[in-house]
Amino acid sequence: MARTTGGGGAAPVPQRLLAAATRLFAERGYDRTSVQEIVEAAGVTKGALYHYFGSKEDLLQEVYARVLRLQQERLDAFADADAPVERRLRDAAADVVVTTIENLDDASIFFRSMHHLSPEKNKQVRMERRRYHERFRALVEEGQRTGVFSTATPSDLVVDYHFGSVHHLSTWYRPDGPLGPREVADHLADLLLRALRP
Amino acid sequence: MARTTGGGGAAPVPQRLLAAATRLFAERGYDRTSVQEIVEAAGVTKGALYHYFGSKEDLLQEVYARVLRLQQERLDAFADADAPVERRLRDAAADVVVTTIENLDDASIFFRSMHHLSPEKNKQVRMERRRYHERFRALVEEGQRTGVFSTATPSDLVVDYHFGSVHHLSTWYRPDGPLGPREVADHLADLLLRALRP
DNA sequence: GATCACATACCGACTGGTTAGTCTGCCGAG
DNA sequence: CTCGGCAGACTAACCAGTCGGTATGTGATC
Repeated sequence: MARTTGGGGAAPVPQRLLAAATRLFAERGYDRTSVQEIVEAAGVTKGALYHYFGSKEDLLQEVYARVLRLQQERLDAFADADAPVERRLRDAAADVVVTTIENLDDASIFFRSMHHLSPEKNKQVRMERRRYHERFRALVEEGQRTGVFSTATPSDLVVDYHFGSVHHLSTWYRPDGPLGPREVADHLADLLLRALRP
Repeated sequence: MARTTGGGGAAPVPQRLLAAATRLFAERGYDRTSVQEIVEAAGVTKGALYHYFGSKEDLLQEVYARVLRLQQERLDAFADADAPVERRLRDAAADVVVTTIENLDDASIFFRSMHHLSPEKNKQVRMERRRYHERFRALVEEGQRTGVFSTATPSDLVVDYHFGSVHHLSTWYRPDGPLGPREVADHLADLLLRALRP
C-alpha cells in the first residue's frame, strides 16, 4: 500500500487538487471557493495543498498555464499546416471552439477570474494571450494580403470578433443542448469565413 | 447646508451609492469590494447603505436591472422602426455595441459577476436576458424567412455569435485606443451583416 | 541487517485579519 | 414630538496561510 512517489494507483495528489480546484472555481468562482473546500473535494488536507502549491492563487495560475499551453500548441499546429490560408484559418477557428467546449470549466475560469490574479501574474497571462492573438491575426492578415479575405475590417477586430464568440461559449453552451461541439465549431468557423468573404 | 431630502445639490445618496458600487465592482470585482469601501467612496456610512438597500447583493442586482432596462428599451425602439430588416438589424447590432462601450463598467460587471447573484435573482436576470435575446433573434429570423439573410446558421447561434463580440468588448476595448465606439460598432455590425449575406 | 540521519508527504489545530450585516442613538424638519 | 435619514461601534462568521507533529521511505555506516 505504498502510494508514495510516482506509483500507479489513483491520480497523484497535485493533480487531484488541480482537478478539484478547476471544478470548484468554475462552479462557484474563485473567491467563493475556500481552500478547505478544495482539499476536501480532493480528499486531502491543507497540509498537502500547501506542500505542493505556494498559495491559492498559484492553483489558479496553474489552471491558466495549462489552458494556454494547450491552445497555443494547437493553434501553432493548424497555422503551420500546409494548406491554403482559408483552410488554415477555418481549421484553427473551429478547433479553438471544440477545445473550449471540451474544457468549458477551464474556459469559464479563464474568462471570469483573470482579474483575481495579482498584477504580476496577470501580466504574464496577458503576454501569453497576446502571443496567441498575434498568431491568429497573422493568419487573417495573410489572407487579406493575398486577396482571399476582405480588408473591410481591421485584422485585430476580426480576431476579437471571433474570440468574443469563443469567450461567450461558457455562458450559453450546454452539453445537453441540441448541438455538439463539432457542429457549433463548424457554424462559428463558417460565420467567420463568411464575414471575411471579399 | 441642508443636503437632506431630494433637494437639488449633489446627487442623492442612493444614486451616489449605486455609482460608487458600479465603479468599484467593475474595478475589483464584486467579492473583492467591501461594503466599507463602497460607503467610503460614496461619502456615507453603512447605516446609509442599509437604509436604502437590503444587502450588498441588492446593490449588484440594481446595477443589472438598470442595464437591462436601458438595453431592452433601445433594442425595442430599433426593432420596431419602420425600415427593412437589414437596416433594423444593423442599427440594433451597432447600437448595443455603442451603449456597451459607453457603459463599459456596467458591462464588465454584468458579464463577470452574474454568478455572484443568488439562484433566485440569477433566474430573474436570465429571464430578462432571454427576452432580449428573443427579440434580437426574431429580427434574424425575419430576415431569414424573407430571404435577405442566409439560413446556413441557426438564428440562435447567430445571436450568440454577435453577443459574444459585445460581451468581449469589456476585455479588449480601451477608450484611449485607435477606434471610437461608433467605429467599432460599425465594424462589428458590418461583420454580422456580411456573415449573414446569402 | 540493524541503526541512524535525513527527506518527502502529509495532517489538522490554530491565528490574525477581514467582512456583511445589526443595532442603538443622534439630528433636523415638519 | 416623531420620524425619515443617517452615523458608527459592534458581532458573529469565515478564511488563507502557518506550524509543530507524524508516518514512511532511502541511503549510508558498521
